[in-house]
Amino acid sequence: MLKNLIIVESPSKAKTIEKFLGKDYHVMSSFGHIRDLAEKGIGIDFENDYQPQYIVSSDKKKIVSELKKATKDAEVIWLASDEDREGEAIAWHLFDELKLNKDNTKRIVFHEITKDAIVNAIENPRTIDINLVDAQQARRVLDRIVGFELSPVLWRKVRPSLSAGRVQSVAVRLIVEREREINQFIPESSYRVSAIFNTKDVNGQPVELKAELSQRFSSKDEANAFLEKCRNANFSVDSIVTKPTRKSPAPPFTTSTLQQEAARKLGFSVSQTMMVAQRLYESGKITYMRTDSVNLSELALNTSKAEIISMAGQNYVHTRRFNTKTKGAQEAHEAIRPTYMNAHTVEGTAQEKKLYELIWKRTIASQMADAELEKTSVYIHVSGSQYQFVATGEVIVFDGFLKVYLESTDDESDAESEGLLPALLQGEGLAPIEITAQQRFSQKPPRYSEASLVRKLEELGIGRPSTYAPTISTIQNRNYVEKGDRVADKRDYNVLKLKGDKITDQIKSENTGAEKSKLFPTDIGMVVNDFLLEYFPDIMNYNFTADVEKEFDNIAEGKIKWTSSIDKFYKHFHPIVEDTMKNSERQVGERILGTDPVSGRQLAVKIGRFGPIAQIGTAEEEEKPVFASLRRDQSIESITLEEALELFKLPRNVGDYEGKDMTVAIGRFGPYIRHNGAFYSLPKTDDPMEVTAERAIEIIVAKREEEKNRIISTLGENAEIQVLNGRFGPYFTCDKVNYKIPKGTDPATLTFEKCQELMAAQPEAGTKKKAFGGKGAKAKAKK
DNA sequence: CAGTGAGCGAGCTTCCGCTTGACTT
Repeated sequence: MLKNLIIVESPSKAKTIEKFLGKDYHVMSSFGHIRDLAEKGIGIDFENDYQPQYIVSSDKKKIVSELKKATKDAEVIWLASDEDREGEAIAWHLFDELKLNKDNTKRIVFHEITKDAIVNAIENPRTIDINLVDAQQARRVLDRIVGFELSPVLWRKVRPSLSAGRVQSVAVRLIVEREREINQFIPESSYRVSAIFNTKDVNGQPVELKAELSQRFSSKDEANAFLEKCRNANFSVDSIVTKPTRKSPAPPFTTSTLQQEAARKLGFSVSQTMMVAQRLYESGKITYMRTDSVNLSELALNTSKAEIISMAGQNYVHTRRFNTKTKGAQEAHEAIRPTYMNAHTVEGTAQEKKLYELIWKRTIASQMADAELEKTSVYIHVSGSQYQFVATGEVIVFDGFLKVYLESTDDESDAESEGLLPALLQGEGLAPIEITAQQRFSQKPPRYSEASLVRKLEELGIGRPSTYAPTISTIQNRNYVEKGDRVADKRDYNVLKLKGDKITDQIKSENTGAEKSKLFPTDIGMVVNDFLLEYFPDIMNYNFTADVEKEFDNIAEGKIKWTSSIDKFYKHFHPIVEDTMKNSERQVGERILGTDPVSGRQLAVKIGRFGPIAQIGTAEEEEKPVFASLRRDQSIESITLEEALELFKLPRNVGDYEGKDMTVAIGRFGPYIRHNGAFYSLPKTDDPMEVTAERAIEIIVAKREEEKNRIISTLGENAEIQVLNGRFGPYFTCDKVNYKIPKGTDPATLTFEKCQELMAAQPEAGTKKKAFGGKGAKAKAKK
């Protein structure tokens, strides 16, 4: 008979704990939640005080029966799921589903996985906190109601298969509103004045001193007037101010900060970071990677300290205990840190190594001393002017934590590296080499990256460490948001330069506004957002989650019943859903751009059945409307009348060849030529508006030649099998199924019999879609 | 695999948070 059975959430954790405890303990894992609301239908009994209908999902049946068996054989069962709302609910679901007995079931919690912590937990068991469980039930039921009542409204009013929810809809809102801010942004320019002076360094060698004017000028005239003044002015050192400053290290990583830093420093996507971190966790190299806590265990503090002493010395040590300030944090785990602080690197893939080193540096740095700096500012007086130039220099007096790690920032402001300034004396005269007034423009707000969106969501208390990555996938899978790049725009700017006695006036050009891997809203994303915002402003409110969290806290403290809290919400929410279903219009996001100068009919853009379209004329008119699809890089929100009119110039007849028309158009996969029922892609270098008949024939001939080379041989009496050259090398096809050719086989020598042999050996490769992300995984779970 | 843009109106889609697999190209 088994003496003690401990159940935790994660199998890796189970493995670690089992090592700490003796033979009397067996540790199993529940793999997270073991049951959930029924997937079919809403899964809530509205007639019966919102009674949730819980079901063990098919992929959890096996683990539940294994756990049930184990609990029957155990003397004492210890429920050791995390100490937060979800963890408490997991414990309760286990208790309920496994039909455990109060007499021999104990609830324990620990925040760090050390022998002491676990032994201590076992010595201090408690019972399941049903109020906390109820807070989780309220959370779960609220999310189900919001998601499963709002989504069908979208199916009816916008497009089937769409979705809405407490978290995802607000995430989309952030992106849509940022895009509109960018569209409406009007850059303002000002003139920044900088000067280069001649002076001497400590050894008497001539050096340049760069300084910037404390004042920016809003107009060219003012800037010019100032330079005129400088022409005959004297420059002298007015004062020298030296100030000591300090820099402190950032706290250790949480899920959100790890995702941000891995994106900035390593270029990882949010989901990539989580996958790599998961592998590090499973191989025991780091602590748990889904956490909102910046707390480090005593063990981690001690081993970090020892590591810093041996690496840099006692004076680099500064033990720090950080406090989590994040809204709604539940702190069931430690911060993300290396399991063993003395391992500076690990074995593994390049990605694993890089991410581990990042985590190691961040953790170690968080326990190191402040960096001490000395900032020197030299103020330079300009005779006859109220303004002064300032030269700044910064010197590191003691590097402290900077020895290992410096946090990155998102803003790409031109941070000029400031070093040591030359030794100067107060009152010393300075000779200017040149003084430049350069026109600068205010910056558009940046689009969100995956990681900066996570940071914003965390700041608003929306979503949890385990859902940041999936949420970002969802809003992209629903096609509300697209990840993409934006090429730079050229912009002219003005430079006035005083050199010697002459002021020159130049126009220069710069690239601006380039963005990489940023989140853009789609037309459908904007239409859905505007619709939800109009009819369900409460749900879309940035404070909605924070407000319901307060409600959940009250439930957890036993101040209110969870069902009455849900009742209050539902009685308000449901009638709005009904009303919107009945009384709102279908949403197509139509925008009228003006009139078509040729026909004089109205030109509008809207979302059609297959995506965004432009339309000349209206359905009410006798003459049927004419349609054209928008290009992928265009949006309903920002397209102009001129751009829309361009779209109707395609398809364009470019002439005929072999007695048939050649037409150029743009399809889903880009521009193409259509000729005699066949399609020929247009290379990127060809402009579909410019292609001539000669060029089109060239492309057609080239494609046919390629086609010819594609077929290596045809086999079988009726040519059932074709051996072909494909993008990934040779292969053969039969009945529309493709088969691999084994390495080392010359495809030209394949016979019909040999192919049939190969076909029998290769099971029909299932043409399933990608399994990653929510959709594929779900489809599989259902089977 | 690209062209469409309308209605007989079947049956389907969907949430957020816990946790790991097993899929090929």
